Amino acid sequence: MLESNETHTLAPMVRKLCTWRPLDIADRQAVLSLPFITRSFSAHQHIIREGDRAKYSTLLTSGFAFRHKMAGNGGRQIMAIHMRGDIVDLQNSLLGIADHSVQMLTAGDVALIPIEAVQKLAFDRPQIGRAMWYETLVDGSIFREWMLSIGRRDARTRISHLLCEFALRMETAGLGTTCEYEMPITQEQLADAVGLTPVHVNRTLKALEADRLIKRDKRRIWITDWKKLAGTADFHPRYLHLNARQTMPATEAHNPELA
Amino acid sequence: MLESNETHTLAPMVRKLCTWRPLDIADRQAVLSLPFITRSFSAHQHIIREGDRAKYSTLLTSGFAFRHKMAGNGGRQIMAIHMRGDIVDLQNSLLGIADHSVQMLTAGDVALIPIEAVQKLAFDRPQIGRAMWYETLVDGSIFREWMLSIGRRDARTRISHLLCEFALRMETAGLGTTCEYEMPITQEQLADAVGLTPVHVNRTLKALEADRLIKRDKRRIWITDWKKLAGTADFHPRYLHLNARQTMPATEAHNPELA
DNA sequence: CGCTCGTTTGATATATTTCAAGAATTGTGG
DNA sequence: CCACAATTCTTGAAATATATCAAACGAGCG
Repeated sequence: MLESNETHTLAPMVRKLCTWRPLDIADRQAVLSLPFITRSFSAHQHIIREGDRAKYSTLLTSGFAFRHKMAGNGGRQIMAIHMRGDIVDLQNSLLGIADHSVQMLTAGDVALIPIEAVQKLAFDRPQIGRAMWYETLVDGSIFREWMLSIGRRDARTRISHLLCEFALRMETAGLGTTCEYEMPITQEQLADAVGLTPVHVNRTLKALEADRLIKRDKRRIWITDWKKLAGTADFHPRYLHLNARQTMPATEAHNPELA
Repeated sequence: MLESNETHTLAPMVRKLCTWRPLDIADRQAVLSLPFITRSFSAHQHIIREGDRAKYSTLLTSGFAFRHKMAGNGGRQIMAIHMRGDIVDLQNSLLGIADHSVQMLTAGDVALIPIEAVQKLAFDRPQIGRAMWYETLVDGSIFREWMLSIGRRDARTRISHLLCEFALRMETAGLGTTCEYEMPITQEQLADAVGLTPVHVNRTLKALEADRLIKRDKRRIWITDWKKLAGTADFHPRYLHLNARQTMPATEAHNPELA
């Protein structure tokens, strides 16, 4: 029955948690035994809105999503962009009432896991709880880096930085490489992520392209000169804490299902 | 021996954790039994620097501290301001290597608790672990609100917002009231917290004062019109998750030591 | 094919920064 | 406790990065 694990809906969650802490078979099986329902969302659909009481933790199994808050003046700040395998709503579901909204970027599928089950699992199985805690901590670390970008870096640096971060995360998630990937995001959304205007994002993107740091075609990005881009981006990936990752679970290091 | 608890060095930590989750006597005793060393810091001294490996979790027992990151262009972004009772370095100590620096704002005292002891406690005692997790989650929620401010609100709104937040946190920590408190921070530091220039912070502060929303004398702030200030600040304290707080521990609700 | 949404571009406006210098406050050594 | 040094605060004038407004262009889609 372990064979079926790699196609299990919750397999990406196991994979994700294993990147933070080694999980033994029992732990992994426990994750896979979590109750859940699947649901498809269309692009732009809300998974949860600020102010709602969270009932589920949401595992993104395909597509992209983002988290955001709205300001009273109508401005929107995007705080995170999520891809397949991300547990999109751990914060809201643990804190109870949502302090930000989660919305689909593209169409996609999610697995909804009742928060009681998630919490029980986290506290029954310390390694799992620890991995989940880690996940939320890394999340916080990324927020801090974004704050630094938005608060103290100019437009060109900010945008390059996001491009670098996304490249690395896409590669880590197996959805692209560090030199080519698809950014499923409009320039308006990009603007809301970096705290700029769509117009200015457009100009900056074109400048980056003119300077041959990147190439673009539709939403596809090529990073033609990683070193130079990372340089102008002031990009130092320590904040992603990728070094802490375990490439393999502690036991059964050679089990192919998680390779 | 419970009498002595309120003067115990780690008592503020118990108090803090109890605000997030009810802790029974055994849990509270376990916290107080944590090994620690005390240390005094002078103003501006670093508690930990970005890139260091964290050895201790740091409980601030007096004074103020802040967390920050530096950008390659020399810019600094302050990500959090901490007061007595805050556990200043839970993130760094759980993630291992520090992705940001922690520095004293004023002179003050801290208790340094070896991270192994903190982690053991968190996983031996689920309620404590949960409270600590909560603490880091609320931390993240505050980051998100700051991101929104820095990315999408103008100078006046940003600064008012910080003033409101600080007022509420100071009151919660018993260090001031919602209408009067001491902000132990220079305008330059304030600028680095809100992503502006010291000059502009100064002008904005004066404008706020001219409009009779606040009064200032040295570092002391009076909020003369909370409603109006909160209005211009776009301040909605949900993100502080204060509603989740337990005012009393579950057992012994009348035990004076935690009142 | 026409519509809608996203991108691109230009011209103009403005919030915020930068630079600079004087006033006030705080810290410090004698 | 004073006097000098060092920050911190304040204010003005000029510069600039980014926003705003507006319009044309292109691509995907029913």
